[in-house]
Amino acid sequence: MSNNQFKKGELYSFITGKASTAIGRRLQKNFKQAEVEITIEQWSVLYHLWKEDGMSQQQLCDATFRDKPSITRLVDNLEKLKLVKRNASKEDRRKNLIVLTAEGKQLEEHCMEIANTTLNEALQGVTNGQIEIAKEVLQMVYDNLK
Amino acid sequence: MSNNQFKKGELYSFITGKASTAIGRRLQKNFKQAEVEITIEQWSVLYHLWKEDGMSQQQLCDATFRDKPSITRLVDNLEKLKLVKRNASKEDRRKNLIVLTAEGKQLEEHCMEIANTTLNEALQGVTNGQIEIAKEVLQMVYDNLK
DNA sequence: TTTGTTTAGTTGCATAAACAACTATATGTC
DNA sequence: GACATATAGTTGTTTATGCAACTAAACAAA
Repeated sequence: MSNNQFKKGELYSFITGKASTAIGRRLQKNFKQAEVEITIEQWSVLYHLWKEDGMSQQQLCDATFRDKPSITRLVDNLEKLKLVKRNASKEDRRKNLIVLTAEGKQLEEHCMEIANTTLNEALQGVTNGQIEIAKEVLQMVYDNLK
Repeated sequence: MSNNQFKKGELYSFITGKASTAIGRRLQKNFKQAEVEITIEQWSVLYHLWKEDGMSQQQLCDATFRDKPSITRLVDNLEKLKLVKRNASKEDRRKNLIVLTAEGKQLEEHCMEIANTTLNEALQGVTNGQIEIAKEVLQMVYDNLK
């Protein structure tokens, strides 16, 4: 099965994901402009903790599509910034439960606003129908490779 | 203008580009399996040199959406692997022209095969029409943020 | 020719990713 | 209980990114 719908050059940008790279950079820039001093990778961890506080590191791995060492170090850095704390689980002493500090909780509203703004900037002129299809395609790609 | 078409969680994966991350990882895995010992970032530079040999580093920056330090170091590593060589330009002594070695040229066919295979794996079950729209959306996102 | 500005590339630093090797705890089986 | 195995997390190494500061060459204006 040949993908003749992919001309040279298009293959490249589809594989390297220039659009999502651009969104990530813009989000980082918008954080900086708003004097929110976190990286987009740190944001991606906080994002899931805001939805469900006290996740284990393994759960954060699954949620953020990262491996364990990556999460170990992201949590290290978030701890240094005093945005989260590692709490040893009482049921299972292997587990660290990652909980937000007051400071970490406080960031949520502002950050989510910036993320939504960024997405609106990215999607200007794109119709809801197009977005629906793009989301479907990206989900199928992800499922195909899982 | 609010993007109510993005529910929580979808926003996250759109911004973080989990699909393109997955494609990149699969490409890397497929390179490794085929005993092609390069990173996908190195591949992304070679890809453009295969299309046009002798590009300057600045041209590679534009083609790959990377900044100058990134290209400096990618070219450093490609030189170590003896896949490319820096040639000082005679017209403009500030410029390095990056040229493929015999070994670098030789990789093209095999690598492009692997890249195409990877893309076919990723796009299984996705129709040409859907791909067209997804490409359009990603291009619009990129243009909006450029 | 001198001076200022732009362009091309490099270096230093902090953060992050992928992989392998490791420790410690939990669990399943005999 | 003893042993093997699976799970949770950490550490070391290499590669890569983004930003700021830098050098060197080219160009433009006076």
